[in-house]
Amino acid sequence: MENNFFSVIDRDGDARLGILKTPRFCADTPVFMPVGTQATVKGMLPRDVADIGFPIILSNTYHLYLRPGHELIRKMGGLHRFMDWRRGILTDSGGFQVFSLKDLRSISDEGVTFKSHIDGSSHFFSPENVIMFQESFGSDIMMPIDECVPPDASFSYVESSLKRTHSWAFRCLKAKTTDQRLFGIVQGGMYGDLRKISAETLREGNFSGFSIGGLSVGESKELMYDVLGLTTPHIPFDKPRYLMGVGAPDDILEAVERGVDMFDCVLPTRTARTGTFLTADGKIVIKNAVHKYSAEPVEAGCDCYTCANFTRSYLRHLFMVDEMLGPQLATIHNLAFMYRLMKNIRTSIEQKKFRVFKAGFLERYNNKAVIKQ
RNA sequence: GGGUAGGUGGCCGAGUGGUUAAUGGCAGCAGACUGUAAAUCUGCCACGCAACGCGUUGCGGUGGUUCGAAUCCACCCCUGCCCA
Repeated sequence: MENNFFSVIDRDGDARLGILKTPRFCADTPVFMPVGTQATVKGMLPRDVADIGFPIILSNTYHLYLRPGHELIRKMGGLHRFMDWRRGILTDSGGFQVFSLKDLRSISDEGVTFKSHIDGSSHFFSPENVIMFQESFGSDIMMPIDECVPPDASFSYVESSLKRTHSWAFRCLKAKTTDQRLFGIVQGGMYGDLRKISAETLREGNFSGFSIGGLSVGESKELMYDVLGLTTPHIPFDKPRYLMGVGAPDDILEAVERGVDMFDCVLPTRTARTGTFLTADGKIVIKNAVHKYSAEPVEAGCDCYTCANFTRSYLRHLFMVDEMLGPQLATIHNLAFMYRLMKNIRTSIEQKKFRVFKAGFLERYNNKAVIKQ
């Protein structure tokens, strides 16, 4: 079953152009996957997400397990049908919640015990049941449960955590009963040696792809790029590489340059909800007073519904009066921006001009143009 | 005209002798957000300045009591409600 899932079709340096294919979707890579944690990309109709062009989105096992429950989703015909998203879905396992809800969980070799952030009730996540939950969802790509360690974790802690994460990954592989794809997750904290060990250990398993976890968790960007650069060379060339939770446009460019194929991040959707628009000239905080009388679109030349129809002045107004259309229109734009970024990245790789594109993009993105009134 | 309640920083509204340039909330200004406990969180918000400190003015007005008043007293001005 591995033959058609992923293929690298072109390269420019270490940057790769590829195709990721399952019966449900076909994605050109590098690809960005919007995040829909609770079976919805917040504020977006599935139709709008599809219209922008995204072939695959992310959802989350921990959150869907708590509400509405994997049994319910299974009975409702699976996650795709439940949320009316017919393209690809990658589900995270709850590994990130091992990190983000660290005060509400405890880890043992057997698995992770969570106290629900909703009602305090106790729940146990094991490699086996996390696969079972994701099989109930019917997600196209599943993640194993893993421990995402904080950036300041010691070498010895990460070393022992890594062994557990690896054993969990192989137990997930064993527990799998469907042809849904399962990735291995490379961890190793900020230690290059451990990253290498992690990748080399996991490549022994029959994983469909490799996630890179535990980055962008509070470390500096430079460190993240360094660690990433010490990781990707050890991941099999012919398997997709997914940098979990990243990222910002500059991070994505740096990661693509280091051979990453897949990304997801809440940044475009979350910042949209708080009034920050991503543009080629950097971020725009729409509530800033300079936009009060601006009849300009958020981003000139953007073909998204928001930019095609609304002025900065109007968008600012929506945010000032706290109307829900504001976050919705902002999310549409930010996702369209991310989609366009990825498309441009792919084109530049195809034309063997990735580095030129990257340099040009970053120069413009980081040197905020004077905001036009 | 009589009675009564009240006048606090852009607005609402705490505070009724001393950690008070004055709690809160709203509005305003700015910032953050990276496998989503986020339509959330943080900072600023009298005026002036050589400004992480100093100075000035300050709780309707004017006087007064007091070591010290937004807080107590006197008079005045204004507003709401009730009765004529």
